[in-house]
Amino acid sequence: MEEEKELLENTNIKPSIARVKVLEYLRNNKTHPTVEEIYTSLAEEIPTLSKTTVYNTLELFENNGLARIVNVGENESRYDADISNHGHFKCDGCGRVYDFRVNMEALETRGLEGYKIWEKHLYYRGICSRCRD
Amino acid sequence: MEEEKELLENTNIKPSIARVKVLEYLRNNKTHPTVEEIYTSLAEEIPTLSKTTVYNTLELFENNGLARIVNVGENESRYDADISNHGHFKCDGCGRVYDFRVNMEALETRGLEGYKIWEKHLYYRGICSRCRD
DNA sequence: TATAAAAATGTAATAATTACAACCATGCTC
DNA sequence: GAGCATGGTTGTAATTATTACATTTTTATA
Repeated sequence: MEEEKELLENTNIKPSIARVKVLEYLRNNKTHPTVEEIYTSLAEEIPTLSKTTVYNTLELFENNGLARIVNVGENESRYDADISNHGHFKCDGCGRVYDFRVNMEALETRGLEGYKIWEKHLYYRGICSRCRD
Repeated sequence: MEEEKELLENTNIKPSIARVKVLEYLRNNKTHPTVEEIYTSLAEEIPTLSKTTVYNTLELFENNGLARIVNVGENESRYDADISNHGHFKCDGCGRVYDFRVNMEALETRGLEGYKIWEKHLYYRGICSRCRD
C-alpha cells in the first residue's frame, strides 16, 4: 500500500486509489492476471471501479516501466509487475502461467543488425510437472 | 499448388481448394499475415470463401504441424508456415514482422525441470533498420 | 472555497474469435 | 447412376476483449 504509493510517486504518477490498488494487486499476485481477473478481484473492495480504469492504469504502468504485458498465445492480455527479462510457461493442463529464469542476453541472433530492440518476450507452452503426475 | 496438395496428403489432410490455397498463401507470403489478410486476399480468387473456413483451416494446420501461430503482442493472431524455432521482430514503426535466426536450443532455463515443452515462442519489439534511417 | 487539471466512470462502438446449424461436395456402395 | 455417409464449407449470430469518448468526480492548489 505505502510501498506502491511511493513507487508511483517516484515514477511521477499520481497515486490514485485505483492505481495504488492495481499495482498492489500485481505485486501480490504473481500469477500474471488478466484484465478481467484484476477487475473482478478489485471490484469487491472498490465498488466504483470500472474496467476502463483498469485498462487505462495498466497501459500507464506499461508505458512507465511499472508492468509488462504477458502474452502466452491467447487472445487476452495478462500483466506482470516483474519487469526483468524472464520467460513464461503456459500449462495447457491447468492453465497456469509460470515464470522461469532464462539468460536472454546470451541469445545470439542473426538478422537484427541495426535494429533497435525495446522488448524481448519469450514464452513456452506445454504441461507443467504438477499436471504430468 | 501441386506441392501444397502433396504436403496436405502426406499429412492425411484432404486437399480441398480452401486448404490448398491457404497453405499456398502462407508459403508464398512470409509476412506473417493475419486471418483478415489471408481472408481478403484469397476472397478475390475464391469468392465463396468464408472467414470461418480460414479459421478452421489455420487451426487444422496448427494441430498438424503445418503452420504456427505468431504472436507479437497484439490482439490478433498471425500465421507462419515456417515451423522451425525462430524469432519474430515486430517493428513499431512500419508494423512489419521480421523473422530472425536464433539458437533457441542453447537457451538455459531454470524452473522448468520436469515440464513437458511443446512450443517455444520468442518475439522482440522495436524499430527496424529501415525505419531508423 | 473556488478553480483547473487530472483521473475515473459508463456507455457505446469496434474487432477478433467461436459456436453452431444448415448446406454442399465427394467418393463409396449397391 | 442413385442413394448415402462423411467431411468440408458457409453464414449468421453470439461471445469476448478492447478502445473511444463524453461526462462526472476527485484532487491539488491558489
